[in-house]
Amino acid sequence: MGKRMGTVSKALSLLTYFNHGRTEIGLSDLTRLSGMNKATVYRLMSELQESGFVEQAGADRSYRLGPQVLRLAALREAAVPILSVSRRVLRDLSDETGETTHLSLLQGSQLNSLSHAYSPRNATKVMMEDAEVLTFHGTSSGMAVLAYADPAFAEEVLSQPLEARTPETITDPQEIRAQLGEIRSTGIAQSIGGFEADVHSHAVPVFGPDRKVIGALAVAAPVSRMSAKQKQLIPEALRRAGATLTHRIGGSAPADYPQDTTA
Amino acid sequence: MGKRMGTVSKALSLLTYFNHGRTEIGLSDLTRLSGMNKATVYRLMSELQESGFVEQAGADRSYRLGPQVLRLAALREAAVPILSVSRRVLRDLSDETGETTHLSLLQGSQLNSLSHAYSPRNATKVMMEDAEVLTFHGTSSGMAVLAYADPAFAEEVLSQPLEARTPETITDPQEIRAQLGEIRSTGIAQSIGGFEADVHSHAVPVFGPDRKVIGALAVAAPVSRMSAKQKQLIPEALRRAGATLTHRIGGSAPADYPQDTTA
DNA sequence: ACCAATGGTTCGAATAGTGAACCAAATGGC
DNA sequence: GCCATTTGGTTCACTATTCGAACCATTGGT
Repeated sequence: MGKRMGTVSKALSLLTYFNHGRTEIGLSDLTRLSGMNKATVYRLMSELQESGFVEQAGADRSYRLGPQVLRLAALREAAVPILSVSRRVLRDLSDETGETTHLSLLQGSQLNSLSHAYSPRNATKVMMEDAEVLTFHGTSSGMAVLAYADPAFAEEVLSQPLEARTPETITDPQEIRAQLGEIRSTGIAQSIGGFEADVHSHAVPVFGPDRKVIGALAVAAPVSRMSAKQKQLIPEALRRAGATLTHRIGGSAPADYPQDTTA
Repeated sequence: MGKRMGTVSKALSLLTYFNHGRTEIGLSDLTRLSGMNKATVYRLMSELQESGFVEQAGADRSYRLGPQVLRLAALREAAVPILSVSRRVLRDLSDETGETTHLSLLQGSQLNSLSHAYSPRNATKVMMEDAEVLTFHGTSSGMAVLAYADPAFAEEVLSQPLEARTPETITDPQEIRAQLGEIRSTGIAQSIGGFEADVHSHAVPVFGPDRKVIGALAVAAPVSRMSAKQKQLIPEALRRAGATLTHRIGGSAPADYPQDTTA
């Protein structure tokens, strides 16, 4: 927090010290965490409290987030449905990579492709349909979601018969479990010809506000166009786009997700 | 906003101008709405934008709520899971009554509808929006809250001009005071066509850990469907649901609240 | 070409924020 | 029972920050 900031930014920065492990913070703790003067912190918190952004818990007088944030969140949701947000991210990602991109969301126990974007750069491209059901095994999006989903859910999916859409589809549960571990360590999934022949796709998970995976963002390219250069560019751009989308919809990645080191 | 307020309160008060009818507001509009100087509004909004509380939409540069509010709402839920707890209660209550149910919470001096559930049983149903502002007079939820709120607060509400949303809305303060007394003796409020025509709604107060009213739980049905049987079933189910919700969030009703005798 | 909007910027005057020091009330050793 | 430390909360002289009238630069309508 080395920068010069106005009073409002200072006040709001106090809210950043709340997280899943620290839902209540006392005045003295906040003073230490923020490095500001105690009187300043007190006054700022008093104002935040008047506006309902924080409230004081009963026992000690430590602060926690107030009910007002719920109202704002409901309005944000009404103003910015995830899909419209994702469209811009998808278009930018398509422009950057020159390939087809799509977003899929976990709805119930089914993964649906819900939005996509094409790049005008290349005449040949991977075609997509919205509301297409994706299998978990054999698609990069499905694997990305599975890698970060509730382990019980993943096991349930793997316990069912796994259909091979193409000769390349991997259907051995043991091999898939191994791949999921690998995805968890890199934060990105890929599949070569697992769903459609000749398609090389990459995918990253998208997380919601509760840090749970809600879907996946993917880039699908013809294998013939996957040059060495593309093999580097696409994962990079995809990672960035995934982080952007997760952030724009108010989500945050779980602590164990491989974070972007260059902020 | 005639009161003296610090910079932070001013900035946050700008956020109150967002609602369902106005999810995006331009600089000039905000200046007019708030009555502040344009330069002031601009600077405050710039700071809110830096913190991610608002963002500027693409086309014109009008502002809308930013993704940061979703993160805070998720944390608030982690600390005080009212919404997630209420969702289950609402769903059960909708299933039991066959009607639309909703929860509203008192935020500052404003009552906001924050969560709702529909019943699949009937094709016609009362529709709801989250984050809608409810009037105290003319809604069963508002009356339920007012009946158990600080008397000084109730009087302040009644001293202000009471708008009639429908021809059925009761706007006479004296008559409202009489109704509040009645609500206190029965523990349940009802309104027929006071907010939306042809809607018969019942509401019970919800209490926090300090025994103060924090909001209301309501059932809204089309008047045409309010048979004698429903007129008995709904209040019963609502009372039970209200007690359950108050209990689940760690609250307790004040001593003078008409308690469920059959525990 | 004009006018009336819009978003954005400037700068001296005035207000609002700052922080060291200070309370009173809980805690916690011992 | 006592001293020491910690807590949340408050004061007040100093000054940095915010305020607001007036200003620009664009845009869109006629």
